[in-house]
Amino acid sequence: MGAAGSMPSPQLLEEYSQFFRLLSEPARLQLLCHLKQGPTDVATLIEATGFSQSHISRQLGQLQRAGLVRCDRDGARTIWQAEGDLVDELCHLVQSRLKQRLESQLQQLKAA
Amino acid sequence: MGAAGSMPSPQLLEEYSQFFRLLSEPARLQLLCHLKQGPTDVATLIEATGFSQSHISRQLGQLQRAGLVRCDRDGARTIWQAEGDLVDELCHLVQSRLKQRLESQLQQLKAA
DNA sequence: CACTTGTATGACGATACACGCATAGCCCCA
DNA sequence: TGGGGCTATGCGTGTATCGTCATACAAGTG
Repeated sequence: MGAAGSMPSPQLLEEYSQFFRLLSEPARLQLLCHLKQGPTDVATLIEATGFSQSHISRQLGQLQRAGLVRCDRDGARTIWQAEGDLVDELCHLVQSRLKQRLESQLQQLKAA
Repeated sequence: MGAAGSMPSPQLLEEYSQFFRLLSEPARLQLLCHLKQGPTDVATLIEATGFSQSHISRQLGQLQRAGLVRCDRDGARTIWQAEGDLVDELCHLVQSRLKQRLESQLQQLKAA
């Protein structure tokens, strides 16, 4: 977002928000987490998450278009894997913030 | 999200996604950007964004509950300001990724 | 106390999207 | 080349959330 005086263009804001929207769904984060453990086929993802095949296919498609995930074909099967560490870094930052916020609230309660 | 072998709990995934959902709306990002420029009253935000007063009030409320924004009362008016640099850091990371991705696509085109 | 100004909230229509079901497409193998 | 498993997609439904209007609430001023 930059320093005072520089507003991002509406287009850029739109891109940011679209990206964050991808991560705003627990199902997609869950899939990303599973793929972080290593390349996985769809059957395993269905087993692990309980989601329908069609749902998983759609979510993986979205993640793929954003470049967060890639797939290699193994015969008829498709093997998916996470691509890059961006999501990890983002989640780490958010986690720090959540922790910091809870600790601050704890302090408030102690002081009261 | 951690290294291979550690899956975040569903609750944590839910918290992550809720946080990212906050940033998944251009209107809220826009408000955050304006508040980055410095403390601002609601009338100015209405002028700057064209949104209705009620909409702005709701969005600021959500951002406030997440601790991304705080307000001080100036008599009857309310002065809002951004709190913390988390969103800037997140956007910076995402922007790097977007750039990197576009450059990669450009390379693809050049090679073809 | 009325009145004006500024903010939060209930109600509501419109839209977006998560999910699942059914099915069409695709790829391998006999 | 036809059959069987795997994946993508059209469709329907339910739910959540945006964004507005109208209104209630709070706070300062004559």
